[in-house]
Amino acid sequence: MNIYDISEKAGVSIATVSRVINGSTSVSEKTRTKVLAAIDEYGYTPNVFARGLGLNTMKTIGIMCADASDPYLARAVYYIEQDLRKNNYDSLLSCTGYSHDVKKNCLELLLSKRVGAVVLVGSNYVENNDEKNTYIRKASDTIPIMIVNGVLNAPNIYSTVCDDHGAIYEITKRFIKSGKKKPIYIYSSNSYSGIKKLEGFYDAMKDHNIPVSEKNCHFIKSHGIGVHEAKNFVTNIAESGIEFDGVITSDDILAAGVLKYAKNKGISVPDELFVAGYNNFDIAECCEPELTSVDNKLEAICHHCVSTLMSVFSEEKSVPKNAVFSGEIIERSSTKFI
Amino acid sequence: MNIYDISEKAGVSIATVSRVINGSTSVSEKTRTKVLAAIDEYGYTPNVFARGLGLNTMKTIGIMCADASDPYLARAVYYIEQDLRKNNYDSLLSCTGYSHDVKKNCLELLLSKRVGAVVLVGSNYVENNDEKNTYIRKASDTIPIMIVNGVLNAPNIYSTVCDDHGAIYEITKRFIKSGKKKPIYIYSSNSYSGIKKLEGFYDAMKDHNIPVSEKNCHFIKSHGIGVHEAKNFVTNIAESGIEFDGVITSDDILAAGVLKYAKNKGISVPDELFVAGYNNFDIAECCEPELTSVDNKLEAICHHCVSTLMSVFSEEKSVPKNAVFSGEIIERSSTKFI
DNA sequence: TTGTATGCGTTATCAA
DNA sequence: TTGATAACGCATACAA
Repeated sequence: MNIYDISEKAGVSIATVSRVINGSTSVSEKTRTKVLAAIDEYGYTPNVFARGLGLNTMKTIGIMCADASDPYLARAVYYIEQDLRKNNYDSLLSCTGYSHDVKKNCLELLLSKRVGAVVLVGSNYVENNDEKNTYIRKASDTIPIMIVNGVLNAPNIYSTVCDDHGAIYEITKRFIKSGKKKPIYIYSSNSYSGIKKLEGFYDAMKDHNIPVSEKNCHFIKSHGIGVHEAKNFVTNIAESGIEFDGVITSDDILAAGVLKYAKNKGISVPDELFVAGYNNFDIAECCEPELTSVDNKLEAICHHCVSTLMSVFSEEKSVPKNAVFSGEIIERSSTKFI
Repeated sequence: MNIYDISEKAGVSIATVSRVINGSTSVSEKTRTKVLAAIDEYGYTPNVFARGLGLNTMKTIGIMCADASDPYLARAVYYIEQDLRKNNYDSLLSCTGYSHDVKKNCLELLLSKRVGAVVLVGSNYVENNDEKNTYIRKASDTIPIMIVNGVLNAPNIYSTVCDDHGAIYEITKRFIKSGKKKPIYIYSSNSYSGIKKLEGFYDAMKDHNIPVSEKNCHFIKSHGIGVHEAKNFVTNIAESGIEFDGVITSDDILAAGVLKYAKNKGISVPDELFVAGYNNFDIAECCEPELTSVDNKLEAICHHCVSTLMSVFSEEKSVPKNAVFSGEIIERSSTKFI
């Protein structure tokens, strides 16, 4: 079934059929019903390739994320896909992993598929070494690039982020104000957002005149790390002679590992040790004691990202290039803030 | 840049350019290099729409899942997308939710996008009321349908599942053998896999001459349920006077809720109460005590699903319609099996 | 080995 | 309000 068949069945030209399909107003009610009836009867669907060929777009958006099984990224992909489909766009998903070459490759692949835009989900896409971001900038010459939780300044690149710096700053401050003068920070990523969090910790410590060094900032490499690796990592820190009365982490799973460590050593949380995570996912509630964490407003961020993209498409005059949402500290029993 | 431009630059016909692009052998080495040089110089990429129009395919596979933020589904999507891309297929993702109408709608949308196949991820796509599966069967007239963790028998539908019945049967048996004569089962889904699990519990109980009734099988409605709802649910069961010395659940998050209940009531796990979950995700390790759970072999299932699809595409003679993987019980400290 | 010509199913322009 | 027809960019059957 193609447009010719329908035009024949309905006794009109293909131009008229096309008009009906695309909701043109210049079709008489009589012919419209005639055509619609034929379309309905023969179950005709326009060929998207032919349409794409003419219009040079198929209303498809590329979504790139490093790892769709990561809870944070998975949720983001979920929100974004749903919002896009509400706007009649389909989503071409690409799980790129964390290697720069693969990311670059995937973006080019998406470009070759003529997607209307690409959403980069996760702060890992923006590299500190700006030269490595060239491939993203280049892509933005062709189509808009939306970044969720990362910032890259360029004409056709739009960013929506959580104020990770502010959230970690605030949580660190509350640790200190509550009497925890020796907090340490554990993080697992040097991405844009990872750096912001680290700086938040750093600034809060500095503002309270507590010296910061490699003794209270600890980087644990690798993504998709498990609770037990995290537990061992903290155990090693403690056994290396570093003293701490609070642990702030860049991710709930790390904090869960800290709780395991505390339980194992008979350290009482929160009395002897404060623990806080980040992201506020299921895990935070499953822990014992339950975990204080930061709600990163992911849903709001994703909504904003998609609605911004739609604004870009509709060529509205002024579209915000960068948007920042504030994280919210959700206190549970792993801390007792004053 | 299109194929005409390149043919002109290279001083050959468009047919030759096409041949080079598609790796035809009947092109002299000399012309090939000439053409490749032109392609490279002008950064030409074939127009996928034009290609799709002629070939009636764009090497795109639809992936449908109810909720890409659900850990189980997210991991499945991740594995499948990666495997597909290794085979040079792109993935059109559709998060459908759990409503029948939306699912049907999404499948039709995917069909209208001329995807080469659709992968239905999650047992929730196969309904008990077989009439509701009609839309899936109908789609299979056009393209192969792959189901991950669900079974639907039809000519062009292929299923890959975990033996959920066997896994729950085995775990229930081990509860009983270990002296827990009053286990209860809590589940949250009546999907294909949900029913299989329930039957596994039922059969194990029956085989050990323990009567089964609504007193030891409890259904808690709704997806995306939290730990606290689960905890309250178990608390209600206990307070309604039902006695139990073991809880087997269809999902880790439910089991995490049971642990919260036990902790709250001062019930010792595993001494007084055995608890087991299902899926064996991060959460199982975060719990205190850590959770015995079932590894559902999701990665193997997804690999198999994609490789089966590739076999279907290559029109191999015999492709297995249904494949079953065995789950593996991972024992942790929430049980003490004998 | 290479080139010519045609079809794929739309949308859009222009004329009626 | 309608219809005829030209793009859109590629793959491929057929000819050379």
